[in-house]
Amino acid sequence: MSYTYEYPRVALTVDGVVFGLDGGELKVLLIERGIAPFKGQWALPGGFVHENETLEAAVARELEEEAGLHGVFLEQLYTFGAVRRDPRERIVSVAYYALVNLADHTTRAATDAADARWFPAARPPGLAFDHAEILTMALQRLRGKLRYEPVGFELLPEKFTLTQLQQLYESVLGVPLDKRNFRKKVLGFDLLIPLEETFRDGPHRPAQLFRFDPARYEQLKQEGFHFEL
Amino acid sequence: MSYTYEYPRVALTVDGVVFGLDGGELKVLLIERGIAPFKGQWALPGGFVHENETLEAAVARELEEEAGLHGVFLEQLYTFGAVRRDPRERIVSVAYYALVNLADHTTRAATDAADARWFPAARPPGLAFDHAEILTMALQRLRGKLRYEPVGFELLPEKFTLTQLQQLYESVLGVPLDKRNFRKKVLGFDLLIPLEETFRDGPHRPAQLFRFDPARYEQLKQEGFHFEL
DNA sequence: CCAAAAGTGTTCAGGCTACACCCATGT
DNA sequence: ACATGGGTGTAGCCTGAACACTTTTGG
Repeated sequence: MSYTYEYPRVALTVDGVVFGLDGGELKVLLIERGIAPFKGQWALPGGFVHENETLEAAVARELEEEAGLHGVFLEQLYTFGAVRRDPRERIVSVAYYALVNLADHTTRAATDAADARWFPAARPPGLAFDHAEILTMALQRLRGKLRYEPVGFELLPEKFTLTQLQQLYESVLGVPLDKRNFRKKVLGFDLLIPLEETFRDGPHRPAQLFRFDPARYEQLKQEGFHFEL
Repeated sequence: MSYTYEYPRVALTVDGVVFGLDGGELKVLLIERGIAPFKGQWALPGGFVHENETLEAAVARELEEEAGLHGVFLEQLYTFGAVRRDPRERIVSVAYYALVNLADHTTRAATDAADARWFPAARPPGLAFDHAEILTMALQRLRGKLRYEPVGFELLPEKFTLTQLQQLYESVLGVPLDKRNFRKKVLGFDLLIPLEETFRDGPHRPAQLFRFDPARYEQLKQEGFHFEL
């Protein structure tokens, strides 16, 4: 590393791909741009990184400011550095993806600036900049994560039924799963705690509610346990 | 994204974690720093991103300048943005990892600046900045990639034996593998082309040489094939 | 002929897949 | 009583793990 004290500086932004689950469909949160370029188009929430904040803090702040979201699961996705990705000048952007429980957050899109809305993640409107590419990568990553790590619970309310969990997997992965096999496997991990309560929904048998046990997961990870599907 | 035309800019660097395989041991390429801070300590090769180059181009350039490497396998690892990771000022760094075939490249470390050497990846010397953390993450990533994608060939010469391939997996993953099972599985993928040649090494039966078939891999990927181990 | 690494098959256990019916409830 | 989703077990198959000897060569 040949550091000197004069060097080029670039503008650095963060962007957040926020996923939520709405009635079994995976959604993504988009913001309507109020200014040029791409004025009036939809874009991922995001903005410039301040001098004294970490990248993750910057995304968290932007999500709070632009959509009233806080305390969500955040993970770095990829850094996009194509030279002309912003028409004005060179801007490098570090993208994160976030998982939120829509039941708790659905009401609070749009506090800042223009409009904010949830769109089907699989068929978004035309997006500003290279945000379509970012979204595509985030979707791929989410699918991968879901298979190999128990992050799906971040998209569900704290108490959920096995059917909800199965529908989550089916809609994100895009494949139907066998009910009996799914339940056998998931319960076999011993990561779900059955609650006393049940969930009443309609004219049928009420469903058992569960919650995820993160402490147990940490313990299993130590022991070399490998979550899959 | 509330872009304005005045915003903070940060210094942006790239760092490269270059892995090579030397006699069955995984090595990493380090550069001795010629200037403060951390003068005399070992660090990952890297440097500032120029205004008109992509991130990947920047790493490729630095690897060429500092170690004479070119045409290596490169993949983005993670972006490190802790506020005080550089003692002088805020510097964000996009880390990449690279896989090189040491047989072809071993002779040419150190063309630029100070010294450049290969160290055992599992027990490196003390490293400058947060480079130890970057190296650790790169190692984890390499292990993951190796299991789920056929990238190991990047570390081997174009023609290699199954024993070489197995040793690569054993030393990177850190576990012994059964010879018969390994061969059965690897050959079952139909991704290796047996060559006419054999490899003579010592007073024993010569080994069949193979080469990896990238086209075949692309084809299989289309068909929903899933490489593992 | 000896030493050294290359190469090769079978058995067994555990996990994955496929598949159909009864249960609890609300109307 | 009926409609609706919740909940459960088994049998066949396939994959992964364990395991030892013969082959080819150089010295």
